[in-house]
Amino acid sequence: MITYHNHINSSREMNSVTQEFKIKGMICSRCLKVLNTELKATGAKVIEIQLGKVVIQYNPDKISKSLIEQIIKENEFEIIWDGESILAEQTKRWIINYLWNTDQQEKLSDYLSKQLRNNYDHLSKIFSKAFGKTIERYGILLKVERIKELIENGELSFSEIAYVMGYQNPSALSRQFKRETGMTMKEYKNIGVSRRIPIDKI
DNA sequence: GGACTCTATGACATTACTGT
DNA sequence: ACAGTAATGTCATAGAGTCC
Repeated sequence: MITYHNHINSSREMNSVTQEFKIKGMICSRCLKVLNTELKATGAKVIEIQLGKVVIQYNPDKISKSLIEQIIKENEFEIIWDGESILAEQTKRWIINYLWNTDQQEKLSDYLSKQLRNNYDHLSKIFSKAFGKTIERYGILLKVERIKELIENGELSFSEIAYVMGYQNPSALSRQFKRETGMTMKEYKNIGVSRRIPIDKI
């Protein structure tokens, strides 16, 4: 997980408040960059920013809380207030982390339980309720988008893509790709037109 | 023709989901 | 928390296409 820590100059900061916001929709380093820049532009100090969370310090006489909320909304993020939504959002980010940054030797369910210190049954139920799809489905949709990216890059053979994506053999990849997209990997490559879905829209 | 890659499919195993 | 069910993964195998 990526975290930016900005330099904090706490002296001379009279009449300021520090507030933490839990934010829905932050899934990549670009999200961090955009929000960091936009919030700083208001004059607020971004004390800490990481996927799903931002801590800012601001002078309420100069900057209203509603302006901060507006900046977050304008950038297509959403502030989340209840505990279950926060946990569901955290689950989403750990799924992405699992798929992108681990060798996937550990089972996803075990990985999520460990990282989020919750049993998988609970996480599964909260996730389905929050997003209308299961953890498993979400993981597969992410995987398929990643596979599309690798196909478009054209640097790896389909067998190599299967290996990179953690499949034991190419047939599993082939079967799943067709099931999800309705076309074979070869057909997808041949159409030559990107049909990828941004992962924040999945 | 042989080697290799890719796709497809059936049988079975494993994992995840859901209702209680 | 658990059990039954659904979904997904693995393995083995076969056939088509391509390249040398």
